[in-house]
Amino acid sequence: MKNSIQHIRAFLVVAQTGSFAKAAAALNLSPSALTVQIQQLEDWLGVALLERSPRHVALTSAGQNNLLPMEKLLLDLDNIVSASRDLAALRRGVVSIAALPSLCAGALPPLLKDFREQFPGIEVRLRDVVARRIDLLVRDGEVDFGLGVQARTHYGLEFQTVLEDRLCLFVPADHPLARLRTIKLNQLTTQPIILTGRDSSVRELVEQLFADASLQLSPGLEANYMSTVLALVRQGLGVSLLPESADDAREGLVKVPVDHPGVTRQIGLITRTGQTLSPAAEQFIAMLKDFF
Amino acid sequence: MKNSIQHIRAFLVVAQTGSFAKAAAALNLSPSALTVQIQQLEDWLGVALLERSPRHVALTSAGQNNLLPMEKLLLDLDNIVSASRDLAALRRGVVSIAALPSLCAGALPPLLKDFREQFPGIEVRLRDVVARRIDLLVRDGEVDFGLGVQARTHYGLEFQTVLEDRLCLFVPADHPLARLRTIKLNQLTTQPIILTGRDSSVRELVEQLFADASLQLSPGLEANYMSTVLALVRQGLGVSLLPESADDAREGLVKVPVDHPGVTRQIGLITRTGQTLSPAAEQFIAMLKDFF
DNA sequence: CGATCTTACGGGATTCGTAAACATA
DNA sequence: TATGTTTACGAATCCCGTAAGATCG
Repeated sequence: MKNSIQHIRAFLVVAQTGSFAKAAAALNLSPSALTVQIQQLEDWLGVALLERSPRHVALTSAGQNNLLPMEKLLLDLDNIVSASRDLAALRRGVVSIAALPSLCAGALPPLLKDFREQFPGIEVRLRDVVARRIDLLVRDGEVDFGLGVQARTHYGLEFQTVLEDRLCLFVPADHPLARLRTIKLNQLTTQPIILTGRDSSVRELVEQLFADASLQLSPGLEANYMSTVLALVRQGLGVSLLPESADDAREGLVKVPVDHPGVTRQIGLITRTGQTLSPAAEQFIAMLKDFF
Repeated sequence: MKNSIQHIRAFLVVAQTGSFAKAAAALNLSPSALTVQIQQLEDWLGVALLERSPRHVALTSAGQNNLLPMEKLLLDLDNIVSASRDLAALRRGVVSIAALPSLCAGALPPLLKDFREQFPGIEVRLRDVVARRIDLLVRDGEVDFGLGVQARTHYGLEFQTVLEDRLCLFVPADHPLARLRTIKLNQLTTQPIILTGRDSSVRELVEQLFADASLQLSPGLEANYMSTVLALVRQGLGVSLLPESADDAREGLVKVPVDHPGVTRQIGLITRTGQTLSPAAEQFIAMLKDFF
């Protein structure tokens, strides 16, 4: 028995209209085709559903028993279909993202706002985690995609640059270095530098740069949250090297671009290879690329 | 989109087996046909359900969303089908009968017992009503069929004789008439006859017979229930003319056949023309005919 | 007799299976 | 390179619609 749904729908329409002819018209079918469909359905179920006579079509007891369950069945099917269509049409859905804390605090919120306004039915779950964990979350499928630095070579991860972030020196406005257009790395060896947490990608990059250039790094204070670091800088407790986008637009701070090879980081999309993203995630990525 | 059920079933099997090849084998299909079916389903829903790669088949988020609802859908469908099959196979069902009180009290109970033993899943609803109401109940579809005397000429009613019931005189064992082999109607003109209720078909028949033969009927007591009539007779309060089958097998009574044209009543099946009976009702009728 | 459901049969679309191409680990 | 999925195409099937037949009011 094939095509059961169409058969059930046919039966329901006949039951509603009380006539094969009207039902056939409603279904855009010839009466004969309808007859055959009902017969096939009855053969399949093993019972007669309808009483036929040229003047009257009525339900048998079996037909009455089946009427409500079959209606419910088609309703359930419709719900499944429309739920899927909603996902496809971006009326509903979930986008799950793992992103660097600097992005979550800096560049992402405006984009999120746009996205939520344009697609209010789509829920966005944002997880701010350090670079290493982004790779794991993406690999394990716990998020749709990641936003971070070039992924480590875990098999199955793809990277696609979205924006470049350069390292800047953050100093208090009244600091001697605040007036410089750019600054070189070796001008910072004597400055107490406030560092981000040990796991952070920024920390890694900064230490890497100093090591590569064989320069001494004078470690100052250390804080996990970038906003804490900025507050410490603002209070004159030191200077800090942070992504350009970490600027939280409050006064009292000056941002000086660092002039050194390798201070620009590729920030981009981390996905699993072969991963077909949900329509909602696709759309988010499209807006993301458009945004930068 | 046609044939949705088969498509959904295909999707579920692929999801379970995690492989197109295995699923195709399980569905007795070639892998290519399966591929097409899944593609059609995805086109219909507007979303991808599966992540394909030669080494791995996994569900997309849309696929995961649909998995449980679709499983439930097929389960519901199976329930509908097996419920109908149960009806057809006489494992379940309802037979609703309207029958004359005399039948309900006399001939029917043994048949009912047999039927219930053979088809324990089928519920039998028996309504004992006077002949006139049987016709109405059958006509209005409130019972599957009736058991009574020849139906009145309400359009749409069919009658089919099942057994003949002849009128007998019921007298106390010590009554003078008790020794007769048969009795003629004119021997009863002086006897006080205990009558059944005014609506009953037996009462009608008795009065008709006396009237047709231009004989005087000496009315005695009157009771609605046949068992009451018999009890009155047994107490010597009169004699009564009742169907042969009214014999309740208790002692103290003698049954004398009446010798008169027209004392035999055709008792039979009353159905609506064109009425397709439920399998359970069909079976009951078959047993009924077999029984007599 | 008329309206309606059913059966019979030819044309057309859909679907299936085989074989080759493609992709991934 | 080998396994498993997808595409292409010929063949079979199934389904629909037209027309004639049957049936009930």
